[in-house]
Amino acid sequence: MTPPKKRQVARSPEDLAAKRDQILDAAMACLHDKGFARSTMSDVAKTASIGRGTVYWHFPSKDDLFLAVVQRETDKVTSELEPLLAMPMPAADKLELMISGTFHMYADVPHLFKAFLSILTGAGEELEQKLEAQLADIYRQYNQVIEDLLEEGKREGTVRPELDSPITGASIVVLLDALFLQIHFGLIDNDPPRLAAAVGDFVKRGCLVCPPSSTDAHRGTP
Amino acid sequence: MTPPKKRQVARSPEDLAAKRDQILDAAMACLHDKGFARSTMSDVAKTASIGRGTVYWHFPSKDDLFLAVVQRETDKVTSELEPLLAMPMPAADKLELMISGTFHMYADVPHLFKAFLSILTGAGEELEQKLEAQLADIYRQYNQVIEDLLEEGKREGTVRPELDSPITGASIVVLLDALFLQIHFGLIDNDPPRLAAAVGDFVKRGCLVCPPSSTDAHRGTP
Amino acid sequence: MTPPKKRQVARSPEDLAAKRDQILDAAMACLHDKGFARSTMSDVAKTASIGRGTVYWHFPSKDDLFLAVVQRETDKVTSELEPLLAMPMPAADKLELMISGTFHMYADVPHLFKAFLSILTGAGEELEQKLEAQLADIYRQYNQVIEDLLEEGKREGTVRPELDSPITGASIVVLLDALFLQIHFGLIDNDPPRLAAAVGDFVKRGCLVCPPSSTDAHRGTP
Amino acid sequence: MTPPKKRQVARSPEDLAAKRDQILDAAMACLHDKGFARSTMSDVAKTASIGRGTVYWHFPSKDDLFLAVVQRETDKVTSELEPLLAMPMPAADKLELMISGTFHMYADVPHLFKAFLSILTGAGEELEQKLEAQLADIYRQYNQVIEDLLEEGKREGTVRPELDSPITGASIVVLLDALFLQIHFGLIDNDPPRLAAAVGDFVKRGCLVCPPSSTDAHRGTP
DNA sequence: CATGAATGAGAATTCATTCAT
DNA sequence: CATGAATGAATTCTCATTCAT
Repeated sequence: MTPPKKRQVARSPEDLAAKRDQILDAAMACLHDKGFARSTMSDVAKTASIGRGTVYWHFPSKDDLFLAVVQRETDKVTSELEPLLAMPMPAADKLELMISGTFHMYADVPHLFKAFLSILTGAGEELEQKLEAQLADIYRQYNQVIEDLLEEGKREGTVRPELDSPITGASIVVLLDALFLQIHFGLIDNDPPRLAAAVGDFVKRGCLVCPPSSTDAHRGTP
Repeated sequence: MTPPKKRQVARSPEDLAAKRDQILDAAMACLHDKGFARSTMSDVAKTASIGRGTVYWHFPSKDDLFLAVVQRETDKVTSELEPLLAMPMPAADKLELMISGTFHMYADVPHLFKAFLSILTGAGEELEQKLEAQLADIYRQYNQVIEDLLEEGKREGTVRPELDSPITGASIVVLLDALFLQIHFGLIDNDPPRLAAAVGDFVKRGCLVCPPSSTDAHRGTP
Repeated sequence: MTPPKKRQVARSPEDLAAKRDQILDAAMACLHDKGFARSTMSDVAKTASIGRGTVYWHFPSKDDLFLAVVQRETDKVTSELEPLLAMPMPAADKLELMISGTFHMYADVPHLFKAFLSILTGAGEELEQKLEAQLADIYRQYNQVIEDLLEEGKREGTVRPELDSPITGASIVVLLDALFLQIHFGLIDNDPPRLAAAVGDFVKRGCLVCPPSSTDAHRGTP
Repeated sequence: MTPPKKRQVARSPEDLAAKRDQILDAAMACLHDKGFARSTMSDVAKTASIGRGTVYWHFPSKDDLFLAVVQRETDKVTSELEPLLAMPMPAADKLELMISGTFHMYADVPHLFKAFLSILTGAGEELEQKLEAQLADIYRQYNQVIEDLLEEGKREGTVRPELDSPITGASIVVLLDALFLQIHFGLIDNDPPRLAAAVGDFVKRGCLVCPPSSTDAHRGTP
């Protein structure tokens, strides 16, 4: 992804990748500190302790640099998700694990979400479209994972069969994603066990007391 | 040193307020089109069909202008909420109404959310702090409304008494708020009736089939 | 100097002149506070407690306004000088009186000088030329007064006949004028009696001890 | 987003200093042509034949640029003064030399004075304070030099012992400094020999004929 | 006559990007 | 490959001036 342009290949591919990562780290740090619009290429260079021009050797433009940040972070998260899903375990438990896991990862997730949003809302049209496509992909992936768990749960008999899986899946995903805003604003405490328990409970059982038979979901009362 | 061309002077307080609103409308449109960072004061002026300087006559700075946008939109939403809550009606119904209502308002809400986020992530430190305070206030208000409904429901016997009201309330609020992202990305259809039904069902009954007695919320099986 | 333009003559000529003076006062105050370049017409209007547009009714432009300030202040000073010169008194005494008088007026003179300089150095080419002409006129006048006193003194036998009257006159004038800078910078105390005595002594007798016969001024020894 | 056109890169410290000087030269030229307030950074860039942004690479702001101009010019003048004062020569002769020297330097001094004044009267509060401090320092230095010469002369017996050295010193300094205004206005000719002779004579012997014994300085006649 | 809203021509400054060294 | 000086388009904001009311 970083084609050389002029002279010799002074360094090994490892060095190259290392410097690339160093720049991406710096970019991520800037993103976190000031967001996309207010982060300058100089900031990134300074943070990475390299020259301004060097950044441009590794990434052709500011847009590309930050897109690469998104890509790298996305890949990280995705690769963390896979082993979990491969575990032999009832769907309901996996769902609970994901919810619980999310809140225990909450140091990173919000940064990511905020960083991505800052690109999304601060960048030019072209980058915005690319980033939207990326974010949409991530969401699609997550939605699918949750939706699959729900479907699996239906087959297991643990999930209500009349549930609208796509929308419920999407709801759970955004809920986990966006709750960080409330935490960030100090409106709810960042207390992972309590969050996991409360959100898990809510997701599994909803608000209402059980009795009203669950088959009247889409209509009024029977 | 500066020959002008047209002129449309606001003299009465009403005219003033109208021009102010005209500028705020333009700013909101720009916010929607390009976000905060990429919206220039020239854009706003052009959109409002007035001179660059005129914007500064009504608002002392870009920050103040967009903060005023947030304020106005916020006030709008708030004032729409109040009559609903005042209606004599069971809490569970009000909750359902709010969920349903949100999705029917979904033409505006996402714009608002996106617009606010674009300011939040694109602005300088000072504005960011002011805006965070504002957004936090709105969230606090909404959280309270939902939490109160849940508590009311508990007293009515329609809401599960063991529910963690603050976190569940916050969860419902962000769920309604952030679902727009998924819609925006085209991942779920903007079909208000279906959304209202599915999300309403999810919020009320959760995912799981009922049988497991509802008192084991935070633990495993009884 | 302020030709009416549109409707009726609502006010008496006195009122007109009074408002004109009020504006000039405000302009002088602004000049004193922030200098020409940093004084805005809004500042002047605000200081005069009138509307922005009103200033333009009395003065066609910023340049004209401040030129009028200069004119008025100049006239004031000039009219104070005349009676002094008309007094029946030896030239040497008049010179001494002027020096002494200058330092006792020192609350105003420096302001004036600074104000004029701020216009001179901050204004556009056209105004600069007009102002230079005005200032040159004032200096010419003062130079002439001093030069005349020196010549008169020569005739009286109190002033050294070999003195270069024009240059000496100019020297005395700038000395009195510019000494304020040193006072302003806190380098010498604003102590009128001491200043008058010391400068008077210096002007009258110079630095050197007397003996070297005064006719060898421009050459070596006689 | 910004296609460039030419390029002339300074790499070595000498090149850097040269470019810095080139910019300072341009700034000094602008100062001379139009004064501080009317000189724009674009003017400076154009005069120096470089890009607007380059000026900002070398100087962080307009204020800093012009402050650097003052600093450089000040240092120049100061360094010219020192060798003169180190010469083994009677104080009276040094004084005469300084007076004479000033008028022969008169091509530069007035520019300097005018340039500094234009900053002083056109700049914002912060720069004004810094510049005042600088100018005060220069004046303090010059005053001290002249005052020391006078004191030295008193010890030599060539200067009148009753002279008020600080005020007389300050008077001589401002006289030399400000006389340029009169020359600039065309009120006296810029004829260095005549100026040196006439001002030298005036400074040394004052206006009056000698006889009145020199000890009655601060009073009337004995 | 008075007012203040409206206007647009700059001015200072920032920053992504290029390129000579 | 790396660097940082150079560049100019773009942005925010100011202010003299005009003119509808």
